[in-house]
Amino acid sequence: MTQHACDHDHSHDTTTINVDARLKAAEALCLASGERLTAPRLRTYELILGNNGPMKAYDVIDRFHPEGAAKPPTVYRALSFLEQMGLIHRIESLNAFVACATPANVDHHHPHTAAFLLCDCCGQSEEIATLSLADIEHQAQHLGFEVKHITVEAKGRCKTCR
Amino acid sequence: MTQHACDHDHSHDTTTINVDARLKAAEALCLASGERLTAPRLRTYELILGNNGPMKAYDVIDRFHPEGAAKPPTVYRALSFLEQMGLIHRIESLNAFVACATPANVDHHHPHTAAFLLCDCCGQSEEIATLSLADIEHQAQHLGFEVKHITVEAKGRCKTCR
DNA sequence: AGTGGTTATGTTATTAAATAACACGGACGT
DNA sequence: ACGTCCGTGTTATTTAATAACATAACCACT
Ligand SMILES: [Zn+2]
Ligand SMILES: [Zn+2]
Ligand SMILES: [Zn+2]
Ligand SMILES: [Zn+2]
Repeated sequence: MTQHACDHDHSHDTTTINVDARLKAAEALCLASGERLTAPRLRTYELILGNNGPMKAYDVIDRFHPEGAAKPPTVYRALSFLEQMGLIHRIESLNAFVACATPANVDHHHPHTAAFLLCDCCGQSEEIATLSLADIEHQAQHLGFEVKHITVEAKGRCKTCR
Repeated sequence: MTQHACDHDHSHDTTTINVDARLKAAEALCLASGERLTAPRLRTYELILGNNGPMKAYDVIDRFHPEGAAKPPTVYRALSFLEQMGLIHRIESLNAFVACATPANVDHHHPHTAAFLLCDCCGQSEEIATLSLADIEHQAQHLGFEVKHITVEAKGRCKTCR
């Protein structure tokens, strides 16, 4: 499941998430938005929340049912929904998904710009605030480009993997 | 080849590149770096330079030979090489490749941080300067994260597609 | 020239990632 | 109950990338 580019210890878990609280918050968010947090969406979100680090779509597919795997479209549709709700982020350079670090609430129900620090080594990701994307917005405006979504990805080595 | 999300005109070509000059510069760069710009690498770079906008790996594969397609590993290896040389950039969110906007020279032979404005509509990309990644570097440093490479991608609509 | 190490390529096969297309079913307003 | 919208189930296919191994070119040194 998780790929290791090296031999040393990788048993440094990410900050533990209160999964139940997140699921409840997501439910409230969807209710407030007039959207339905259906079974496959809930299950997909639950798996991503419980995963240690970014999760591949096919890992979600494999673990979806206790017995067998889910069909790809089921999961990809759920992933799209969750991303649109701002509950998860897609990590483009990894083809993977991770729960948004900011807990969902009624004020925050739109996909927001996110930046990530991605460790080559242990596979962990850290969502960080992106302060100065105003620069990009500014350059875009100058070019007449309407920005809809920005992805920022920094790859390297985390503290414990250096 | 190029996907269109809409019905209007897309015949606004990107800035024309002097392909021959770029190939010569690449050759000089490789020579200076002790690397070999072999036939498949040259051919791959030539195709990407000549393409109007970001190019998919399998489009390179299809057009590689006048008669038939190339084998995937041939092209993927060339793409990796060109990316390491800083001659092309990979656009993570598109699974595509584009020639670096900065012409190669001996001073500039390392993969550099790049940011792109990617039009949903016509598929064009614009490489822009990324001024304030210092913020990311700063946050990373605070977390003990060693940054090796940063990717920034802004998706939206270009001037002519709005 | 000959030799050995290194690097790049050719080739076959497989794996991984994502979507198309269409049928079915439940929710909901009228 | 009716039609409509939205979400799901299902099958099949497309797209993207790599594994593994054999062959060939390049280079440094003798
Ligand atoms: Zn977030
Ligand atoms: Zn790490
Ligand atoms: Zn560049
Ligand atoms: Zn456009």
